Amino acid sequence: MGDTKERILWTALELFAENGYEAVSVSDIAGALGITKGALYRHYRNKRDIFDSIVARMERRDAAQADAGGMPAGALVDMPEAYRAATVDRMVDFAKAMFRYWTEDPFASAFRRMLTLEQYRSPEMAALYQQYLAAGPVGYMADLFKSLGLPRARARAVAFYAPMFLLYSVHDGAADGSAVLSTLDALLEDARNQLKDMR
Amino acid sequence: MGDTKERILWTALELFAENGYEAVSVSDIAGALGITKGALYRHYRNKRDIFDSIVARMERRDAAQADAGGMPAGALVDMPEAYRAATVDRMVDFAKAMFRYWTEDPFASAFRRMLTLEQYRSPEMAALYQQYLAAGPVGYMADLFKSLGLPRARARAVAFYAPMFLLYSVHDGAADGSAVLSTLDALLEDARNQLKDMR
DNA sequence: TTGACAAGTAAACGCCCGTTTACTATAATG
DNA sequence: CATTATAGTAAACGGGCGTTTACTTGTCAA
Repeated sequence: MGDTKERILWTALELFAENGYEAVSVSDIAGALGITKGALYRHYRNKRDIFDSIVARMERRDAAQADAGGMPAGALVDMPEAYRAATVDRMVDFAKAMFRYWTEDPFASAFRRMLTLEQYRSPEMAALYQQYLAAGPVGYMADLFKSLGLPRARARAVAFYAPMFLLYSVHDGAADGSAVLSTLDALLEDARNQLKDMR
Repeated sequence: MGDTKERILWTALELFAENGYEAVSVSDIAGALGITKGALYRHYRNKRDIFDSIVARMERRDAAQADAGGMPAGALVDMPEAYRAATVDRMVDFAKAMFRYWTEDPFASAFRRMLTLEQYRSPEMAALYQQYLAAGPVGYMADLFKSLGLPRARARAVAFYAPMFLLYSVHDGAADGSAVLSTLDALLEDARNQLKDMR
């Protein structure tokens, strides 16, 4: 059955997210699953293979989510004025969904924390971290603001995305996650009104 | 001489900041300094002792900096209107100095990255991370906004601090740090004007 | 000049690492 | 029913881990 292979992936991800790749031993993973490490090597070539499989899985998930709920992928230039408000609404809703995804979805949450711990270890990890969580979202939103014809698109994108990014960390350290969520809600509603009232 | 002990501290900090505590071996630290690990144990009781010394050092530095350039430590309630503008100015300047400190000061920058990598490993590390970089600064700035009599102090604090926090990460992954700094400058000037024009 | 001490080396300690090997059940297939 | 594959165990492999030990320098005060 492919079930054990899947359980190894999830268990390893959880341990990597808490301790970092190097700090987690193959015995730790096997032990948490109640199997021996020999059994683990029936399913994965080596320890690195588990990590790579996690990253590949996230890439598949991300592609699926982008297709599904996603935002327009660009080329909103010369968009009719009438649609601007609708686009702003979609941006704000998308941002809320994005926050819940990275904090509440078990895989995405653990993956985010894992990347956070690995971001300085190699250029590859740095690129992944930036792409998923830092410069990537900022650039994406800057493109959106630019396509809406707004000036200072990059600064606006930073101001829009930054609270989400900060609240990821606050959420991780908070006993009550719902308070964090309502803080974000208030800020995003501010942004929604601000962007709509803009000429 | 206490020079070797000091060099061990800095080298270990740099390695911890890049790879995380567990991923760095005592041999790595000694090797980077061109000494044997036996020599290292003349200066520190064990590996953990090096880490603890780094944290203690940061605590001393932080206390010193807070005394020196710092902001008023609270109790600004019923502050005369005339001083509000001055306080806002000091807040913005303080924020800029804070950002430069955590990105450009070698010790603070490395310490910030090290904490980022260790934040999920124990409640103690989580508390340190929150205190220095996440909930701590937010709470501090929320108190300031509250003492200025502004409503929605916490949301305001998040909006004010979040860009700095995001740009720490963008800065870490950026080839050109000065572009990041000018983005932050623009945002903080916005905040300065916005806060001053507020009734 | 001698003795004490501080700083460093080299090697060994036991332990755990990631990985491989030999072997054992279990279950599906011809 | 015999066979073949799958999933697992237990033990061993070489190597690196954090730490300790025994020994060698250099420095400097008595």
